[in-house]
Amino acid sequence: MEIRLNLNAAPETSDRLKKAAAKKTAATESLDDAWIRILAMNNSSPDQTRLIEVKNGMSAGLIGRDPAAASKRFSKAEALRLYKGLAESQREGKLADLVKNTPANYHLITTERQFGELLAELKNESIVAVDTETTGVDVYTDVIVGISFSLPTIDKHVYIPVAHENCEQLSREYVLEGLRPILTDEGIGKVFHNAVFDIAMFRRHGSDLKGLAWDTQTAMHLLNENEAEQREGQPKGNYKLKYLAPKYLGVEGDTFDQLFGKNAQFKEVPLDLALVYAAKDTELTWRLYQFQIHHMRKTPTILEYYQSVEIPLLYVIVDMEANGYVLDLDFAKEYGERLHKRANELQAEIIKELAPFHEGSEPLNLNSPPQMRPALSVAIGVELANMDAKKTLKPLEGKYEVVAKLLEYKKITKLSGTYIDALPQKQNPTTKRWHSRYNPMGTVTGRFSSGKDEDDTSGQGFNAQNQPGEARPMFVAPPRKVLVGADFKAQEIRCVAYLSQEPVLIDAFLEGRDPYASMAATFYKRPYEEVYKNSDGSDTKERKQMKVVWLATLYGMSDFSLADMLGVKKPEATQFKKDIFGSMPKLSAWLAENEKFVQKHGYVWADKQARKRRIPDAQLKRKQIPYGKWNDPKYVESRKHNSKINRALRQATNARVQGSSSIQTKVTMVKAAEYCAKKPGWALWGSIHDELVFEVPADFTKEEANDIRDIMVNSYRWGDVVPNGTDVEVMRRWGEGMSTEEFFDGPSVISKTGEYEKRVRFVEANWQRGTIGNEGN
DNA sequence: ATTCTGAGCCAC
DNA sequence: AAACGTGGCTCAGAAT
Repeated sequence: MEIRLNLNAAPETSDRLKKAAAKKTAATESLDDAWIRILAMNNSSPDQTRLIEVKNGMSAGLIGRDPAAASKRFSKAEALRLYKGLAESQREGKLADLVKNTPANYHLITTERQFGELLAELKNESIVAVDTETTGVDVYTDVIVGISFSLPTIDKHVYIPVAHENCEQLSREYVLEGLRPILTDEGIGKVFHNAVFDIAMFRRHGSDLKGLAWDTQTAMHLLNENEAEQREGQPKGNYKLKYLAPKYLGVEGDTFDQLFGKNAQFKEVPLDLALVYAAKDTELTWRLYQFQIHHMRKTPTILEYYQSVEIPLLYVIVDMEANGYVLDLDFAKEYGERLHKRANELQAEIIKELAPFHEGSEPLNLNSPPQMRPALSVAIGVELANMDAKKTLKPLEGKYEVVAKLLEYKKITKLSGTYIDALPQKQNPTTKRWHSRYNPMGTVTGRFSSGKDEDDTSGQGFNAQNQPGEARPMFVAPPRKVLVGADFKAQEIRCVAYLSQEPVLIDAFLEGRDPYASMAATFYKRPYEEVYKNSDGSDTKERKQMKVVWLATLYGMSDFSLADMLGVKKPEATQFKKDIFGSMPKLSAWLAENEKFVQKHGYVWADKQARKRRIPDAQLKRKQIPYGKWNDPKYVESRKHNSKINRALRQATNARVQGSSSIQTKVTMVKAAEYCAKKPGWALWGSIHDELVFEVPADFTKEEANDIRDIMVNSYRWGDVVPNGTDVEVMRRWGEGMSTEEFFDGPSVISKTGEYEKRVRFVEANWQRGTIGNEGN
């Protein structure tokens, strides 16, 4: 109390007094008083947790102060230093406990006799849980260090170390050779948690795994696509076994990092400890499988879909990822240099113009919106709300040259930073190819996501599904091969036509009219042919716009935003929507029905009830906001609450369409992969939502091109009425294609020396060309 | 020095 | 009054 009062005294007096007080405290303050003082400080919440743990550890006698420091006042810093030691001793205690309490049915397999017994037992099982321990997550470079199995009929859980350090064990070659008949036996089902990883690891060592029966990770996504967001305060991606086990099995789980430290290698873990950890993994996987199949059986449509589509799809993903991509590094280098040169020019010009308006000691950073917004606002005399290129800057580019330059700069730096410069760095050292990751349950609706592996630190992963048109030409077919791209023409609208049974849409598809062009003709009051395609065969501006408008409308866009997008006033947009949707009453009724359903049930179905999308927010009760009070801060929470409901209602229709379309794509991928497996040199190359890309020998035939077309339009049909459509094109570089007709019959291809030879030479010429401009789209 | 978050922007 | 669904990556700036 005295000290506080004195703080208001003159500075030098205050300082002296503080020092004196501190000295006094150091001499007299008890540890309890020190803790009261420290815990009352303004600590961050993780610090506070740690401090309390240290306090408890000290009173329990687990840890004590360093004698050398005992004469000094006990500080927060010292307490936090003690935490490190405490955590370490706790971890060691935990590990010792784990080993001491190893269940009697956990067995380490390190001798030929034990292994022989295990093989005999495995042959008697109809389904087992399997897991691999490895040196890392690069399935093309890392290696297996151990394998665990759970054998349910005899309740036995084993770990077979094959490459641990400093211990007696069987060799990897010996073990994998012995396991081969088991691993490749279709009749012995295998359950994994994240099967794609383990299958790829087995393949890396020459074992082609068969009999995949269940993947507890993908199944969990199907049972609850909201799992991640339901764990409050936890990061996204909580489909790890260690998170699921406590929630659904009531079993404590420790993550690898927690037990062994962040950069630990499993091969360094002593075998007694490795056994408890690894065997527990398969035991938990097995128990989670039983829990999941029990629940999924209650909805047979989902179970049937999971087993017939999602399970076989996992093999397809392993193959597709392993096939990988070839990049034209010379092209990337040259293109990258061009972009850099231009970016530097623009940067110099923009800085010269804006620097006088930049306040701050650091040089102006063009990539920093907080720096750029004020500087640019002053420079052009327009107060900018943000630096959004599309909404804010684009409308100003005609009036202010500096804005146009900035837009070009942003586009170029994004392109080179994210794609043209970045991708060449991601070559796999082992395969020399580029491998993306595809997550078949990466989205809540069922679409694939793509990117890096969750645990990957190598930086080799990349999103294969958002490559811009300018970056795609970097991706090339391997020598003597071509890429064949096949898309689902208007996939989502056909899906809507089927789900809603709207005759106007169905008729348009039956008569082969393009729905976007039809809408464009209506809106712009121009002939259908004129708005369908440009004379060079490219999409017209009008049709592209209608495509955006249609999709946006499907996603629940307001009339206000629609007007904005069309560049018209709101009443016009309202009328337009009325014209379009008013002429399709069945579609309108279907949209309304989706909203009603989700409000009643809290979820919606994808096609054939194969998948649910749970949207519980739709069941919230709307809060009343009195007329004219919208901006009243008192109603902020009510506004947020109601917009959650609005969002849920928009999601209902979208989830049905996106979910059903993703099922069509996945089923088609499985069929396509079956076809590729029969054709030497064929592979599935990529999947981008409504498009499949194949890698095929350049001498593939017209008949085979027709087979691809057939796979696309007949693998998954929207009922008996709505036809599917596809465009198939042949490419040397991704994004630079020609139709199959042109490829097989076009004048530049036909030759006196024979069709095949000429065609190969044609693609070789294209390969050499390297002139791909493809600026903008 | 590393990790997290938001803005922004790429894809369908 | 607000106002478009599903993703992933990069950068800047802040937090730890």
